[in-house]
Amino acid sequence: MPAEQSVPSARQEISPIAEARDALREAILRGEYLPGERLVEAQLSERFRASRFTVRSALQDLAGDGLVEMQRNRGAVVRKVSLAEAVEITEVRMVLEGLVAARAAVRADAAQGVELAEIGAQMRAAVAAGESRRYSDLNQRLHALIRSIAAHHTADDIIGTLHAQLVRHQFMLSLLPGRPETSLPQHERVIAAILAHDPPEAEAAMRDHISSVIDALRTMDALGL
Amino acid sequence: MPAEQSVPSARQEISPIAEARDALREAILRGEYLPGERLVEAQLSERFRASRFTVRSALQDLAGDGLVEMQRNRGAVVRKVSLAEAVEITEVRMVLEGLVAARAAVRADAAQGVELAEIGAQMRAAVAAGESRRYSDLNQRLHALIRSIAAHHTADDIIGTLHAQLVRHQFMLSLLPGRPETSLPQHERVIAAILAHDPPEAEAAMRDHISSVIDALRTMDALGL
DNA sequence: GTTACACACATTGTCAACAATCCTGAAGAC
DNA sequence: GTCTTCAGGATTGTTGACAATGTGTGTAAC
Repeated sequence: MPAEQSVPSARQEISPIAEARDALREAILRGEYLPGERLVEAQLSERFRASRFTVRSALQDLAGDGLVEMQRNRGAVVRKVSLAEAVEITEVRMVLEGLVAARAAVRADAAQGVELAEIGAQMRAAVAAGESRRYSDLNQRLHALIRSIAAHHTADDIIGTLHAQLVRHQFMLSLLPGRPETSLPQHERVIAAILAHDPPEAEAAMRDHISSVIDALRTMDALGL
Repeated sequence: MPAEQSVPSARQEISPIAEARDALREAILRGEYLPGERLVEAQLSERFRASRFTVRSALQDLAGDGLVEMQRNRGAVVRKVSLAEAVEITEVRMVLEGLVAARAAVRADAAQGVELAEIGAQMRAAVAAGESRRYSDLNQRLHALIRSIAAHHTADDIIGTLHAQLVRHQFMLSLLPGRPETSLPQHERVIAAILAHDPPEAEAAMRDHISSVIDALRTMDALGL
């Protein structure tokens, strides 16, 4: 009798639409589609070997994340983020990461403290060696670690969504000369505050840090990048 | 040649899916569907006179807003928000509304100042008269006015989304005895800071206020509501 | 009486075709 | 030469049907 031979080796429960959504998001984030570029459903359908229905659902999801814009009867385009919007987004990130840093200062245990200190040391080394790419990676790891320590699911989600909207700006920022030298002491102050279990200081330090990111964004725009 | 963009502001036809989404959101917010309740696509399709595809898209949107949860092959249910989640959400609202209040303190003009003062006076009158329902309405109007003064689109959007996830809690909160008396001076402090164009004080006052909302949430939960 | 299995029903997931809409470019009038 | 008008093509919006999956129920074995 037919029992259960219909289950192939791979028991993947990921839906095609989630797959297409992630693939498309990656493509946008990696810069294959530039801001303002039209995303034609038929083309994407071909590109990702998915039906147009699937592509459409994926686009709707990404529109919810603010990565693309959908206009009725006019299709989807990669969202263009103006300087003003980038500043707004970073302002929101500033207060959210401040909240998260404060909470990390409350929750951090010994092992996590060691990890934080290690990243701090590596950052200092990277700046000394002038390895800006490596510093940029460490920067991401530091912020991610702090969020994971804080375990604030709601804030974490929103920060992630906002971050995705700014990948392009963020990437260019890391190329701005002198950026690592500016932010290193700020990062060290955040780490010190968390290690000292001082929530208000951790929040203030993090806000200071991201506030300087906003300055850098404005600088970058003034330079015409 | 001027780089003007043609923006046909008023001629935007609403799509069926947006219509269905808003109708369904209203229904959930009004309590017609309770947390944990299943949202069967065919039923909703009948209820809102929309195709199943339309209903499905609307559900996806609402899932993005955190109002419903969709499980693969198991359909959608109204999302149940635990106390811990409600606290997290309100914490995020706290820092965001703090940001918005600070910005309102920078931007408020004379006319808006008058409007703020008026709402403050009406709040005081409502508390004196024991009209808690009226106070609750004024509360919403005050926060909305502050956000409109700040004109911080990014923060405004997120606050709106978060607020929708907590309507049920928010509603019960307003019934908590003694709540208006507690929050009235907090509201007055926020208003005064904005009128004085004092951003740090406005942010601190707003955070204080919402922090007390978190306390009230915990109280409510302890009382078994 | 309890457990395990298989079948039927209910519900969601996906697809391809059709209808509605918008943009492009050329032709004609002034 | 410039503006308006009007097809033609391309793209999106919507619908209904069909396939895949999950859930509940009834029956038989222990």
